[in-house]
Amino acid sequence: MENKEEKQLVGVKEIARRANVSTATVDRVLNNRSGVSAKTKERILEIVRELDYKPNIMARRLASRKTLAFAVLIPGVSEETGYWAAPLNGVNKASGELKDFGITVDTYFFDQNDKSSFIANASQILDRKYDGVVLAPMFEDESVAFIRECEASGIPFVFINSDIEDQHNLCYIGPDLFQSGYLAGHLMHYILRAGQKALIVNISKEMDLHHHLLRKEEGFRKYFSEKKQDVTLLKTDIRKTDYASIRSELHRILDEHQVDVIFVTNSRVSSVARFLEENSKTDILLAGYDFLDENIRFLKREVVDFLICQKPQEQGYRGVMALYETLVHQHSLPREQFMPIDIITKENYVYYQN
Amino acid sequence: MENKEEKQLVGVKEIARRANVSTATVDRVLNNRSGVSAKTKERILEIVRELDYKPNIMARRLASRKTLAFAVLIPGVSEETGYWAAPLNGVNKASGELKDFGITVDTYFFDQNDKSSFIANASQILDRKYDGVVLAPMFEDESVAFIRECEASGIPFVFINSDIEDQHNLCYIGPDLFQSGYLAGHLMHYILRAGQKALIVNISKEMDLHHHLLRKEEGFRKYFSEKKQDVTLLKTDIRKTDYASIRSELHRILDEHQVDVIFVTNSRVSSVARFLEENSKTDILLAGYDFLDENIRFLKREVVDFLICQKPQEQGYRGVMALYETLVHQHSLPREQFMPIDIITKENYVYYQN
DNA sequence: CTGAAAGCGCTTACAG
DNA sequence: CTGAAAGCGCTTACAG
Repeated sequence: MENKEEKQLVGVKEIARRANVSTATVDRVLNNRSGVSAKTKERILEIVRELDYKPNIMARRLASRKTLAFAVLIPGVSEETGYWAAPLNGVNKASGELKDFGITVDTYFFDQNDKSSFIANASQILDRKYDGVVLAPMFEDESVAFIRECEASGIPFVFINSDIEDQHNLCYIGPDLFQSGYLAGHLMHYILRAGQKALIVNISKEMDLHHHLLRKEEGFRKYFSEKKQDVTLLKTDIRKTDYASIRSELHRILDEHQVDVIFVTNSRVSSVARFLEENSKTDILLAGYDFLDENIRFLKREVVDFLICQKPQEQGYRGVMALYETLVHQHSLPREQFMPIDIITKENYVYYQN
Repeated sequence: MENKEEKQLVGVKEIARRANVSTATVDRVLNNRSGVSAKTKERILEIVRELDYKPNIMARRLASRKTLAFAVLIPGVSEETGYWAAPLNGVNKASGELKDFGITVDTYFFDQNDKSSFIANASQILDRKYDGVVLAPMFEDESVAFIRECEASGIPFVFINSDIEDQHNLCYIGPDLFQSGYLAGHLMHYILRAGQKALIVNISKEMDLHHHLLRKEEGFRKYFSEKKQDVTLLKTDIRKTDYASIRSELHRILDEHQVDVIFVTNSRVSSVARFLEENSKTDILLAGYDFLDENIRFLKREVVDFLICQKPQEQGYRGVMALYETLVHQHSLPREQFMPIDIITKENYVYYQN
């Protein structure tokens, strides 16, 4: 009872009463605005501590006419890949939740095959003076140029989906590429016997994106070099993404070698699945990345055995939320937030969230 | 610009102005309280629609001195199993987020091996007239008796972790047991060759809990009956949970049969792992359930190969949130919310969230 | 059935 | 450096 009453009273008013000042002054201290004598400030802070005062966040946002605007810069959904629909979803979800709190989120899309579209969007964002930015820094040089400008303007930014090291980003939210490749190695080793062959397939046009695939390949190789050296690892880099190119390369390599498992280092696994199906080679174990419709289709038909997925939706959601937590609640966040490495199979995909 | 200004104005005041009534009357309609003439009500509703008015949830909760209290009834963390620490975590997380919104959450713990403790806690909850209840309805009869009373008092309730069919629960949030067993079958079949043997191990004392294990076993069996009939499935029910009992039973069965994989249908997999390790049988593929410290320890040492986990923390979190969504936001929720079936390995456990 | 007034806990000009 | 007053958008008694 005592406790309850005490709780009721703890607010700026009570603090003001105890400190013998007005609520305006308490407010100044609480929000650490200037214009309060050191003595008064200390007195108030002391009372705050004593009372273990926690501001009512709702009253705060209600009263404050302040409004924040965030910008999100990510690839658009292309017909080539639906991947970015998921992060966008997450961004929209966060945006919906934050609307009531006076925060707006604008999204800008660039073309993964066109650096200039990244640059154009970035410069628009700079013009509009946002309070925070979430971006997928796929193009390294262009991204660095952009965030230099952000820093100059004091605009905080967070990276999602891919990272650039040693930058002043608030945090990175995305996959640990190496580790996911390593996991794929583990999953596949169960089926491989001595002397059998595994094929690694990297499919991508853009050099910047190709780097990512190589990290996964490294992880995959690492597993076998550590745990199972009696299998042969083959690899192919396919630098064109149309099906005809993929088909001819797979033909070439699979005619030459008897392969038992195939690891595709990105969402392009559906093209490989199509090839295997068309050529009645579905007995080959096939694994790849991402919860996309076309991939799930092949998973259902048991052409694809596993998909690895790293919560793309959550990356978008958390990216926006990271800005919110930092700017509104002054929380500090871990610099690196690696997503879980989820394994999707025919049996669990219906329940996958994200 | 136009738009913005319009947005600014939309509030109870503007609605009241347009409808030529006071804000109190608008409030009555908005919250569907009685005491408004049908005509006035319709007029106001019309304006609300026209303006696409959305109430400011923060102002609402600030002004309303109303406060809700939820009760959560789950097993306590015992030395036998740390499983319930996770749902409790989720409950606490939700509770923290909702505190600002004037919602308190009280948690009651019962003993999984003692039905009377369930009954005692349930009756306390009933006495205290909560606005909503989250419970793990492990003991079917006792749970049904309890929720009958809740219904009589008009208290909504949600089930987590296990379900009782055909009740008037708001929703069920938890695993699909059958499907997780089926998935385990899939994971293990990769390694099994014709003529090899898989052993299913069910370890539990309480009959009510044993049912759950049997559902998982059914799923597991189903996989093999559909996809791989050339392996032999052995099984054992161990109805004592101390290590000595488990050891002697495993000794018996493994001496008799040459087993290649073992599927433990709950978190007791660590006891089996201990046995395998002590008896140098770690070459047997071992899978079980739940992200618990003791299980992870064996996962790291590669004694356990896979753990299946169904986001226990999220079950607690969502259970509480389900009440909040329903009671505060009047959202309606899907009756069944199955958790994802996560596969935990040595490679991805560090990133597992939940 | 309806309204005027006060209040939720905080912030914002404005005045001194 | 400080305070009185008004206000954020809603709800709550109270009076009629």
